[in-house]
Amino acid sequence: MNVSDVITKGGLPGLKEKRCTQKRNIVSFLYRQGDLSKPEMCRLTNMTAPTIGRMLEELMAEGWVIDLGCGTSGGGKRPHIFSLKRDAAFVLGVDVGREYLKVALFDLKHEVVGRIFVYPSKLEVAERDDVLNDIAGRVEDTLAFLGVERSRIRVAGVSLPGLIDREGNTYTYLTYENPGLKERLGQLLEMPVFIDNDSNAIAVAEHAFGVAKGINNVLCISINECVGLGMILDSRLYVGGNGMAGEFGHIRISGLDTPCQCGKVGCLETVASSRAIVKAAKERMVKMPDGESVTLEGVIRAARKDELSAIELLQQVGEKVGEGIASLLHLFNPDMVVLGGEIVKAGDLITVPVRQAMNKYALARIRGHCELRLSDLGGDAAILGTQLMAMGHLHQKTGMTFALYE
Amino acid sequence: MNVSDVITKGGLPGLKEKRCTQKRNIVSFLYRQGDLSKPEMCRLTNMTAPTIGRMLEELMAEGWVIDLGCGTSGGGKRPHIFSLKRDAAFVLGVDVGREYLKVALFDLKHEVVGRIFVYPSKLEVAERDDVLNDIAGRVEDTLAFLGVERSRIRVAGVSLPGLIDREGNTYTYLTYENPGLKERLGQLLEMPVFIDNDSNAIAVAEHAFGVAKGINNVLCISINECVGLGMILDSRLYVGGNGMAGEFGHIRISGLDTPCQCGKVGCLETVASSRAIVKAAKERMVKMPDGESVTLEGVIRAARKDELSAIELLQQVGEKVGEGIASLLHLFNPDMVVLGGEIVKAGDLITVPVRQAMNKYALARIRGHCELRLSDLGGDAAILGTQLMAMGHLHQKTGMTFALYE
DNA sequence: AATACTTTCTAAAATATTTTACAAAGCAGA
DNA sequence: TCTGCTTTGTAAAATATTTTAGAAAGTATT
Repeated sequence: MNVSDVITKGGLPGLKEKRCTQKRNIVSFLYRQGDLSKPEMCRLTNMTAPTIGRMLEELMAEGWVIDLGCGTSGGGKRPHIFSLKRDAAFVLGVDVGREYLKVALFDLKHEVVGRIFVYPSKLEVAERDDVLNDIAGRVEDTLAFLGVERSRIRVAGVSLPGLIDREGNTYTYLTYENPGLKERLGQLLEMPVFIDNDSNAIAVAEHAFGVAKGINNVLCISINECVGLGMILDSRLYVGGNGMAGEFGHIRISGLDTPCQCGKVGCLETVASSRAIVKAAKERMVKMPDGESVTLEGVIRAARKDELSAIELLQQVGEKVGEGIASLLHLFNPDMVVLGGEIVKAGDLITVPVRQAMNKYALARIRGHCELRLSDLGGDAAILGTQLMAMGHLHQKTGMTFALYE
Repeated sequence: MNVSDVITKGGLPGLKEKRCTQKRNIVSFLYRQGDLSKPEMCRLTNMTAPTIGRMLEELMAEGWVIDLGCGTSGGGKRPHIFSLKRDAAFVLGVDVGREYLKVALFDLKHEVVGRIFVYPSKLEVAERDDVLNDIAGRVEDTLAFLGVERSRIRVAGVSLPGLIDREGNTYTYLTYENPGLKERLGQLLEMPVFIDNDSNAIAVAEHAFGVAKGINNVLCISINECVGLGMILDSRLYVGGNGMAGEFGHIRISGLDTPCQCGKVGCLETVASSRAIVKAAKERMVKMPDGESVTLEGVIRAARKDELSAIELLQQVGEKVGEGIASLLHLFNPDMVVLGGEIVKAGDLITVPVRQAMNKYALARIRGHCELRLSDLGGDAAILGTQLMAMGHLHQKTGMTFALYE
């Protein structure tokens, strides 16, 4: 049995298949939970030590797992700690944003190989075919630079803004049919590709690596050019029947009547997106710190420098966002709400009014249970999430049990 | 090994425990999926026919399972169909409503033993201790009438309106601490008791037995004296971090400014509850069909008899509910929304305006994916759901794998 | 430092499960 | 009605896993 036997499902007769599944299971736990000792694996898999031992022997012989030596004792003999061999396989992550195109290679310990490569995005300024070719070229360059052969990359995860369904069909950007974006990119990149909404990738990343690590019910709101919402419910990513859940930016907020680009009226996005904030800042003539053109970042920097009109603008935005979050609290009763995106740089200046609105509009017993946190993943949450999303999809499709998020 | 060995977890050494778990698994599948053939069980459990065969032999000897004889052929030898012995165990269901107290006994095929017993409810008119004793007395009477010994009842599920957390602690009705309602009722009823919110019980019932049978993502809205929401997401009941998710009645709807009994302003419940509808009907002097006092049922009957003011009132309620549902659609992207409660009797007169508002306020791709249906379980959804909730909790606590909803 | 206790780990024996091989029972077309 | 094909079902052989028993390597206590 070689490495790819552990990856590819089916074709094997029952017993070998079963053994393979068990081994995938172990690999999966190591991928998701990090390094583990034999007894820990026994508890996780409901198998006994001799069985686990034999599996590990095989997995080590196949180059999947390495023995890290003794760990710390829990009152007795110190256990050997086993770990995935970080370079046994790689996952490619691509985050196609409106401003930047990010490309990164991840190892089996979720770590970035080298660094995250950031390129200008053509998403909003070029034809779809050009965007695709640009992505393929950038990936090509990145892999060439890193000197990693394509054959060692198992799968690619791509995150995109806009409406995307469960199957990865796109309805806002890069809309292709027959073959869809997934197949086209797969052909260009010469590997299996999975497409996901960026808000979902962000939620997954926050839950796995960010401030929401290990929290069961988390709502991740990102405020950039659009308002996004990704949801972890009962520790699993929730995407809705169609994959389009989390359209938080287009729920109706009371007291708003501005028409939204979506065609409806009074959407949260008409006050809480960077575009809307910039527009409002211009109307109120908020002074930018260095006299440069108005941007969300500029508004935040101005507010940090005690520019009252900027502080008040952020407060008003925060109050509306908080009112929206209050509705979310009643519906989802989450353990945590994570605020992400460019707005994070505002710190207190946004969280305080948000929290205040939550207190005003949500029931005590529900708001009291919920923590409000700022993301600490910088702008890289989405691309960090793509690796987990891609592994999850690969699992569903091939039975590889790396899956954490499906 | 006897019947209760299959129920009670722990205490047994590894192998026996494992065998027990496998058998529980089979029982669980039979409970959830109904009758199954050996090959079907093989596919479901990933075990081979000889193994399944031995388990079934044991389960039949223990009185859990019966052989129903040959089923229909799928192009070859006809398989034996196996079924749970319906009276191998019973589950007690209690629905403590504001108007009625319902008690029913369920067998392992989810069927009501005899009938559902309906008594007047003391929930809103008596001291909490009196309510408890009343419940215990009614259960006593019911069981005596049915002639079923307590020892054959495995567990009781109780549904209640109001805020209830994951552990079954109550915060609106029958609030007890140390011991809580669960323990007190358990002592009175002399069996394990689990407490759940009625909206959640309804959602579970709709998903298992009602119009939402087998649908993966369902929002069940009930409109009675309060507005309730129970959610099935990815085929599992979602209750939130604290158990209090689904407070749909208290999200804010635009254009409303009536103070709500919850202390906030503009809640959906201020227009869409039976109380609010009755109040509005009085204000508009909607004529009741037989000149009786104003009730929601009266309003609906009037509307059915072409009383224009009643039709318009229902339309306005429907529009507000539909606006709320539009927000739910954006957030949850469900496959189906089920409307339940007293309002069901209004039929078209409520679904048409609701659907219209959904069309007005929700994105096409999301609303188009979602079906709107009226509940067909009558008023019995909650009590039908209690049996599944109770079995689910019992599973979590004792390892009994009857669980469908946890 | 020695003893008692805990945890980890591994061979060999005991026990389960899967595979294999084949029989039985039904369908479908000639 | 007969033949070939499919599905179901069951012993016996082959293969896995679990248990048992005991060793090894720690910690905590005396």
